[in-house]
Amino acid sequence: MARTEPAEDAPRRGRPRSEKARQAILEATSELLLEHGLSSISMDAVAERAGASKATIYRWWPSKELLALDAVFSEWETGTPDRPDTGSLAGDLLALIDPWVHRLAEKPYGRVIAALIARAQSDPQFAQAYRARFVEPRRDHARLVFVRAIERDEIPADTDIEAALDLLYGAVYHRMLHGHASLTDPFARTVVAYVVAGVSRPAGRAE
Amino acid sequence: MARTEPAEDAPRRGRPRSEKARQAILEATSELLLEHGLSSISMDAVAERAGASKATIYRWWPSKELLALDAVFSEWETGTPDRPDTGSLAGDLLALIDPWVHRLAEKPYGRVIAALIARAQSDPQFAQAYRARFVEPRRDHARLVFVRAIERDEIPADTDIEAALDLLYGAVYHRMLHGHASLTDPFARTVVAYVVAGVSRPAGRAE
Amino acid sequence: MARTEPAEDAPRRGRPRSEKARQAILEATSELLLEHGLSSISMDAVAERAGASKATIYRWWPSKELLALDAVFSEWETGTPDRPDTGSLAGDLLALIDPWVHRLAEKPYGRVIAALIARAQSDPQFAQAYRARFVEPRRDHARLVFVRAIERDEIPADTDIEAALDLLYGAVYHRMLHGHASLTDPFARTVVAYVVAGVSRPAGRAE
Amino acid sequence: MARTEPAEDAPRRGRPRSEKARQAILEATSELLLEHGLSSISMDAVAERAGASKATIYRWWPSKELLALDAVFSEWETGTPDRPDTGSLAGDLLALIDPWVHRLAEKPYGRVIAALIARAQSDPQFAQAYRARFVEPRRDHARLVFVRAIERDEIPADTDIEAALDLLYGAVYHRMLHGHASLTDPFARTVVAYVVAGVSRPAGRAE
DNA sequence: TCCTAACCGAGACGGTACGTCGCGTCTTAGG
DNA sequence: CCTAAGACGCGACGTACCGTCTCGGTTAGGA
Repeated sequence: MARTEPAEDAPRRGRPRSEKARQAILEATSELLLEHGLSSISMDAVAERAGASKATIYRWWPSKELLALDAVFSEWETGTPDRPDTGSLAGDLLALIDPWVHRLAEKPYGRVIAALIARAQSDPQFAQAYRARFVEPRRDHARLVFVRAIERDEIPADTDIEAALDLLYGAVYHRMLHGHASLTDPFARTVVAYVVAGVSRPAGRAE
Repeated sequence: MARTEPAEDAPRRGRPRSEKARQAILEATSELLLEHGLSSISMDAVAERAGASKATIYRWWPSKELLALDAVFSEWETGTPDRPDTGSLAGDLLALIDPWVHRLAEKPYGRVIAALIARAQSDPQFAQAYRARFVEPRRDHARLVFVRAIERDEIPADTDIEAALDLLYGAVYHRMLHGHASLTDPFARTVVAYVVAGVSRPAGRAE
Repeated sequence: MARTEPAEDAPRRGRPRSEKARQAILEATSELLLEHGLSSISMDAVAERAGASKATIYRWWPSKELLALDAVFSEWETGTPDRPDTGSLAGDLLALIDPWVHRLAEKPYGRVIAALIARAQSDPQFAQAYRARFVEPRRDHARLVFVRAIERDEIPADTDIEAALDLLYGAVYHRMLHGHASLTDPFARTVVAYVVAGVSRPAGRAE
Repeated sequence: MARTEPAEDAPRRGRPRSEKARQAILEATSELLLEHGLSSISMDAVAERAGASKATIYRWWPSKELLALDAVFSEWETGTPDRPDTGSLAGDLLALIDPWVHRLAEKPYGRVIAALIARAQSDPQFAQAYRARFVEPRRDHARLVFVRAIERDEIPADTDIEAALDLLYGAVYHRMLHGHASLTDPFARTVVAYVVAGVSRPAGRAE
């Protein structure tokens, strides 16, 4: 992803890429990332910890941030459960939010994510890569949940799903990033409850 | 602010701090910040633009981030209007959100704020300073709005105000930081409408 | 010396110069100088140790080197004995060299003197001040010794006294500064013996 | 020289040291040294003039003084002639001293040497490096000259050669560093004459 | 079985910025 | 007019990373 792949039917001569080095680099990056945060680690440190050379890292990842993106993503993906259909909007949303909340309680992903977000502000290309990995998949899942709720007439057909998604994830991100209050299960339930109520009978709408 | 002030009745010996230098540094920082973003500017550049020495900067601000905090704060404060009482929760909330949305449309505060948030993840002391300046004041205002709504029986007395605040501001921050959709006036109105509806008749509550 | 003195009959208005501060500065400089060497000490350190302000130091001494010159000189002068007339050239010269050799064995004047000499290379004005205090007085004394030796016909009347002085002091300075061999009493005696023999019956001269 | 060389049969991994950079740094240092003196030049200036980075300089030379040592040494070595055997002690000594005197008349080596000597006073390791390059080789040559003079019975076998060397070089260094008189050819001849006479028939010795 | 291309590690390179230190000057209040 | 205190602009320090570049050496497919 970080580098354009060659045509699949290309001759592929020469020594192939070392999978061992790739793994070592991603793991070293993940470890250092969770230990110290993105801004505190250096490519030199990653190279040393991975037993790789800096040239090898730069051959495959153009920047520290894109490396971090890959590293956190591969770490994150191992262990994200399915999202079952619980039959109600509130239930489905909670099933999406809950693992997220628990994951963040275990390890300090927050500071890595914040750093990625910061980088995304000034680098549209990176922003797109970030969203494609960390934002859109989740929104796609949740969007489906709202669509199902519309289909079963639980919420109005003209619901502004995008805004609803922003309320839902926005609240979670807000607590995660600003740390003014803790990200707990009860909080998640309240957020879901308010969002469901909000889209069910929006203000200014006849009952 | 970044440095503990001496006791007010202290003798005040030695050459006093230069107010001129302080202003010049804050202004130079603001300008550079909005032009290039926090991570792209250097203390050397700030010093040069301000006509000050790096030593003077470091004498009063321990890090680039705390300097940026002060700079953006003083820039932001000059020109934030009052928040009138409109008589309805929705009106009051919009009056809070609107200037915020318009401000962000003018200048790229987003990437500076994102960088500050990133720093806050790994530095609890900085996080506290950040919240004290950029988070708490706004929440205090909004909290008052909800309290007034309770007092006039517009929303239930047991409303979880903190969660409601997170829904409101979280949605705005979410769009600002992730950039998956634009931060527009209609969006702000929808967010306010959903939040008001959400807290008015929460799900699972008898009507 | 470091500053032009006012005319003796000038009105001398205002607070007079603090003799206490002057002493404290010179003593602090001497101590730091012998502890750390010229290049390792700072005006700030001298000011702090002396309990004086930097402004006061700069008011009376234009540079660190001239301050050091004054400080070492005043330290050195307290305790330089007389040079008696022993009746022979060798005896007189030894009487000049001996205290010098013993003085250098006690305290590390060498590194201060070396630093002063280094400064003198690039600053003619300083070089003159240095020579006036540390070189000429000693040469004057020794020159007198040679003149007496000529008067009593111990050495030829056409002796190149200046060159002889350079042989004598040069040898001592050489060992002091280069440290390739130690500066001992026997060495001093051998130097004096060779110099006396050298000027007594120079090569190429009929016997 | 400033850094311990690896074993000759070591695998020599990684990019080899750039000989071009090494030369450029030494030449830039030499030029700046002779133009401005050691204390007036900065590592930044050397790096800029050499087109090298400061890191590269510090990788190979631990201090400005050791760099100057290497630079002046390599500059000096290019162009130091042989020392022929003239058949007499006086002739041999003059052949040693003369090029030295003429060299110092051309370029301001004096102030660089003085600065190196100053540094040597407080840094035994540097002192040793300095002596190994600038003192011992010359003394070795001159020592040989005295030994030859003893072998041909020109001077006594019990001559204190070390002291004689100190008289000879000490006188030259003295004039060079203190500048109280100029370092001329006649002076060099007189010094040699006095030294030869001094060691030929030392005082207190039966004839 | 070689050749050659693409990989790998180690580590030196030219740069930029860091945060600190010392310089010599200045601006206060106070003797 | 002097003094202590201490902030100021400036320049250099030595270090840390950046991203790039040689090296010698390794690992494959194609000739």
